Amino acid sequence: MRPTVHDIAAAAGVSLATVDRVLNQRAGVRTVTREKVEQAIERIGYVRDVAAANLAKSRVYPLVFILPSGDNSFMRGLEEQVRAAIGRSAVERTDITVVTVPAFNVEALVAALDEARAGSPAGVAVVAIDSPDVIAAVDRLRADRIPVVTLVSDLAGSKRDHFAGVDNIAAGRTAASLMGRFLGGRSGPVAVLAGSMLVRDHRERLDGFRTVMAEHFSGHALLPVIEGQDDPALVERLVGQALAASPEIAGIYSLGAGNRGLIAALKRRVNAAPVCVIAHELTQHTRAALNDGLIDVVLNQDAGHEVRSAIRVLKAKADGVAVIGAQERIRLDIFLKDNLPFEQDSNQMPAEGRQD
Amino acid sequence: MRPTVHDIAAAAGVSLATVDRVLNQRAGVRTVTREKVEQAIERIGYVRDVAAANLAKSRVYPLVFILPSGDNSFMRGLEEQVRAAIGRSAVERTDITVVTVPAFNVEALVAALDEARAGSPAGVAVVAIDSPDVIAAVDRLRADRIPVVTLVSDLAGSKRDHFAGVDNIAAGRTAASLMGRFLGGRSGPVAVLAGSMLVRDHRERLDGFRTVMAEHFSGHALLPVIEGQDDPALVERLVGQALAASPEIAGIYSLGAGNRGLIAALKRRVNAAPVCVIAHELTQHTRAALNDGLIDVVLNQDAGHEVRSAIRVLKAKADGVAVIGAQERIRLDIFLKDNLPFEQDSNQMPAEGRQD
DNA sequence: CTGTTAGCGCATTCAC
DNA sequence: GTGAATGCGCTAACAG
Repeated sequence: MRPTVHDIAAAAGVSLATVDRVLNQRAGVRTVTREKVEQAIERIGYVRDVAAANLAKSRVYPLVFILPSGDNSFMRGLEEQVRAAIGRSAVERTDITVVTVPAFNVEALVAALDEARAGSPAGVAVVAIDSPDVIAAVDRLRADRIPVVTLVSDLAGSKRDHFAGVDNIAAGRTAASLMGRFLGGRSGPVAVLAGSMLVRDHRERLDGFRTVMAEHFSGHALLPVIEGQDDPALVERLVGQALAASPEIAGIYSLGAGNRGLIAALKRRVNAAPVCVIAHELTQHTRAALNDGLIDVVLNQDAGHEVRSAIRVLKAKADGVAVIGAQERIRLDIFLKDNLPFEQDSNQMPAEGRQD
Repeated sequence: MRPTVHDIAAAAGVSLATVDRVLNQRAGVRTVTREKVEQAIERIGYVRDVAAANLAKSRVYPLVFILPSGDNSFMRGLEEQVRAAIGRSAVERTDITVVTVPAFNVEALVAALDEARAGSPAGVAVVAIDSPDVIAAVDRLRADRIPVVTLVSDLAGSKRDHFAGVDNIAAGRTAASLMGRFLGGRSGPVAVLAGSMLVRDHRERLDGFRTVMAEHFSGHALLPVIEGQDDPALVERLVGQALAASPEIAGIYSLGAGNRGLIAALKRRVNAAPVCVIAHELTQHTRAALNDGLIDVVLNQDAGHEVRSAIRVLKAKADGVAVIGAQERIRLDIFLKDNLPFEQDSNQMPAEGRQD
C-alpha cells in the first residue's frame, strides 16, 4: 500500500494534526518539528491522495467563464461546451457560472472580470481582448491569487496562468502553406478576411499567413485585409465587393468568424474561376460548405477540449498541483472533406455493451 | 448540498446497507424494497460520489497493455506513454503491466492475451492483429467480463468494448486528397508503401487512399503496393528499387512504419524531379524529414492521448459508468512543416507561476 | 432479507 | 505548539 498521513506521523513521531499542518503549510509548528516531518515525508515517498483530501474538505471549485455574446457560431458552441461541463459539475466538484459580454468591447469585459473577482471564485476563464485595461483587470485577479486561464485568444503581457487555445501563428502559416500548394500553378491574388485586429488570435493568424505567403508564394499578391467584425451581413457585402472588384482572385483566407456571409457571397458567384477557400472553425455552416466544395479546408480548434482543459488547469492551479502538459496542448485540427468527423449531438458514450 | 446515501436511506425508510445493495446491484433485496429505494434515488436526484466510493473500496485497477516489440519508433513512443501513465498510477489508482510481443505474430499475441486473462485484470488494452484466433482470444476475455480496448489497430468482428485509435479510412482518404492537390498539374504515378496487410489499420488506410485517388485523381497511376514489414532496411531496399524502376514517380504514400528506410532512400536520390511524400506517425525521423523538406505531410495519431483514453475507458467500463464521448475520439493530426508542435521531453507542466 | 458498525485517507474542530 | 477525536460519502464485514 502507498504511505498515508498515519505513516508519516509514525515515522516522524508526531501526531496527525502536526503532519497536516506541515502538509498544508500552516503556521504553528516549530521549525525542528517541521523539518522532522518533511524528512519523513521525503523518506517514505508520500504522495497526497487528492480525492480523499477533497472529500474531507467537501471541496467545490467555483469557476467563472467569460465569453463574448452575439450569434457567432463558434462562441455559441463554446458556451454549449461550458454548459455540458456544468452538467458534469456534480462529478467534477465544480460550480460554474457563465457570463457573456458584447464582443470586442473592452469596458464590458473589464467590468465582467472585476465582478468575477468580487465573488472570489477558485478560477476564471476568459476569452480575452488585447488591451491594457484587460491586462490590468486580469492582473488584479492574479493579485488576489485567483488563477486565470485565457481561452481561444491569449493576453500577452498579463499574468494569466495558462492559455487554452491553439498556436495561432502556426495556424496562419499552415493556412498559407496549404493555400500556396493547393493553388499550384494557378495565378491570381489572395484575399484575407478578418474579424477585428483588436483580438490577438486574429492578428497572429494574419502574421503567420503573411510571413509564409511572402516567403514561399510571393507570386500571389495579398489584397488589403477585409475587416468584417465577425458579422455575417457585413462580411457578405464586403466579400461581394472584393470579388467584384478583383474577379481574378485565386484564394480567400477567412481567419475570423462570420463565415455564413462568406459562404453566401461565394454561392452568388456563377461561371467564375474556382477560388481556393480556407476558413476557421468547424460549425454547421463551414461543415456544409466543406461538403459542398465551397470551402477547401477548415482549420479548427476543439471547443470541448478547450473547455475541459481550462477546467482541469484551473482546478490544478487552485490546488497548486501539476497537470499533464501534453494533455493541455490544444491542437490545430485540419479538416478536409475527407476527414470530417461525424456529427455528435450527444456528449455521452454508452456505458455498456453496445459496439460503436 | 448534494444528496448522499444517508438521504436516500432516510427518504426510503431503510438502512445504509440496503441502499448500498441496490446502488451496486447486489442480490439480497426484496423487489418491493428495491423499488422503494430506486424511487427515492430518482426523486431526490442522487448521483454517486465516485471518489468517495473508490476511497472506501481502496479500489485499484490492474490493467494490462499488450504492444508489439521491435524498434518501431511509433510503438516505442506508445510504450513510453504507457510508462508515463505508470508514473501516474498512484494518483490514478492504476496498476499497469506492459507486455510486448513480436510484431505481426498471431500466436504470440494470442498467448499474451490468454496470459493476461489468467491474471483477471480490470481491463486489457491491445494493439490487435486481424485474425480469427485473436478475435477468439479477445472474446474469451470478454466472456470473463474483462473489458478490452483495441489500441491503434482495431479488431472488427470481436466483442472489444472500444477502439482507441484514428479512423484509418479517413486517414487514407485525406492522404489521397492532399497528394492529389499537392501534385497539382504534375503527372506521374504514385507509389504506396505499407507494412503488412495483416493489420487492419494498414489495410484501411490503403482502401481510403485508393478510393479517393481513383475518384478524383485518376490521372496518377498507383504502383503495386510495396510491403516493407515496417523494417527500415527492407523498406530502404524496396523503395530504392521502385524509384530506380520508375524514375517518373511523382508521389509516395507511406502508410506504415519503417520510415527511416524511406528517408534514407529519398536522400540517396540526386538531381531527380521532386516527389510529394506523405507518411504516418510523427517520430524523430519523420519530424526531421519534414523540416528538411523530404517529407511534405505527416499524418499522426497522438500516442499519449490514445493511452490516456484507453485507461479512462477501461476504468469506466470496469465501473460500468459513462465517459465523455468526444474526449475519447482520437483525432487524425495533420502536420506540415508549419504546424509542427514543439518537442516536449517532459510530460509535466510547472505547477506554479511561470509563464509558458 | 435487512441493519449496525467500522474504516478508506485526509482535514478540522477542539482540548491540552 | 501539539494531540485526540470526529466526520466527509461510501463500502464491507458482521450481526440479527
